[in-house]
Amino acid sequence: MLSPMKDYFTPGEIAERFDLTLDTLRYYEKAGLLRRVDRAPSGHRRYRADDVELLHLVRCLRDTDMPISRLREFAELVREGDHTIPERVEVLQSHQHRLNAHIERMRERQEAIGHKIDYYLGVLSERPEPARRPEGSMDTPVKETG
Amino acid sequence: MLSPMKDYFTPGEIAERFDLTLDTLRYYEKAGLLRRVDRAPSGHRRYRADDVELLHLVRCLRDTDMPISRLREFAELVREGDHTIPERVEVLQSHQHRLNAHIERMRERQEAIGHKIDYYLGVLSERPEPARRPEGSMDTPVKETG
DNA sequence: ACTTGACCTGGAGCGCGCTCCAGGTCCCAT
DNA sequence: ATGGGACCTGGAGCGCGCTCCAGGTCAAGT
Repeated sequence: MLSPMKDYFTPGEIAERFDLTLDTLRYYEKAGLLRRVDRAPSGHRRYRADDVELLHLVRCLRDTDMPISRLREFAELVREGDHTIPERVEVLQSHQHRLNAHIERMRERQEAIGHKIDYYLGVLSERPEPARRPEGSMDTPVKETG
Repeated sequence: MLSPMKDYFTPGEIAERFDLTLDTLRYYEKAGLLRRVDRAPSGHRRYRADDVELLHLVRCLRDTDMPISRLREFAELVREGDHTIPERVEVLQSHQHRLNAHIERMRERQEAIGHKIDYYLGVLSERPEPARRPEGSMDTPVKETG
């Protein structure tokens, strides 16, 4: 029979796939972000498809700065079974709202920085290259009209 | 003569204005994000308008995760005088690009989380409230059709 | 004279999220 | 049998950005 899909992944494969180190992977497991992962007879970890799936979400939530502690809580809900789905939704929604607010703040800051840049560019265009090269000065190869 | 504008601010005022602690303010100074601030005869710090101005930018850049070390470099450029404005512009622009990329990634993650939420909601609507309230159960006041 | 409150100093400590390490096991290829 | 590579463990260490602390000074109020 043709394997329905590779159903076990090695730590190395997972690490590469999610761009995490083996250490981080083990750390996540210890921290309760993943269940106690299966083992090969050798003792090496074997990740299943649903570990991969959860890791996907974990990665996503970590990337958006959900703290480990909160992620662990979420992972516990997942382990408790489908009846916790409403709670999970609440967690995700609340995270999403925080994230929205965060993105909006970033956008505002970004704009403010843009204004500062514009201000500087204004200063430069008013007195373009003032007192530049005090003589045969340094060898600093300044770009023309940067 | 009418004071042109309050030209000194106490640590407390600054801390409140920027929502920073006195400790953080001092830390920033030690770290070179601010010049060595003026003192009252008592030894207490007295912040000038241009400290405030710089702090404004510092706050903005810290809020967008510019590391302290980079901020110190920027602050040094500011101290070196107007001839460093082109360099400052480069620093800000490069930060802005990183920030744009960051925002974009956040947006993507946000969307992914949204999809997960939708998936969960889908599951819920297929089997709506299975085995909910095993009888006269807990008093959890679950919102109807959340 | 005494208290209160704002601030000072240098230095230690903390929380987070990893990251590194020593020493070991297992398995496969030469 | 030997070597190499992937992985294991428990625990220590790290980098960042603060945060806290003890012990002190100063200025104003009562």
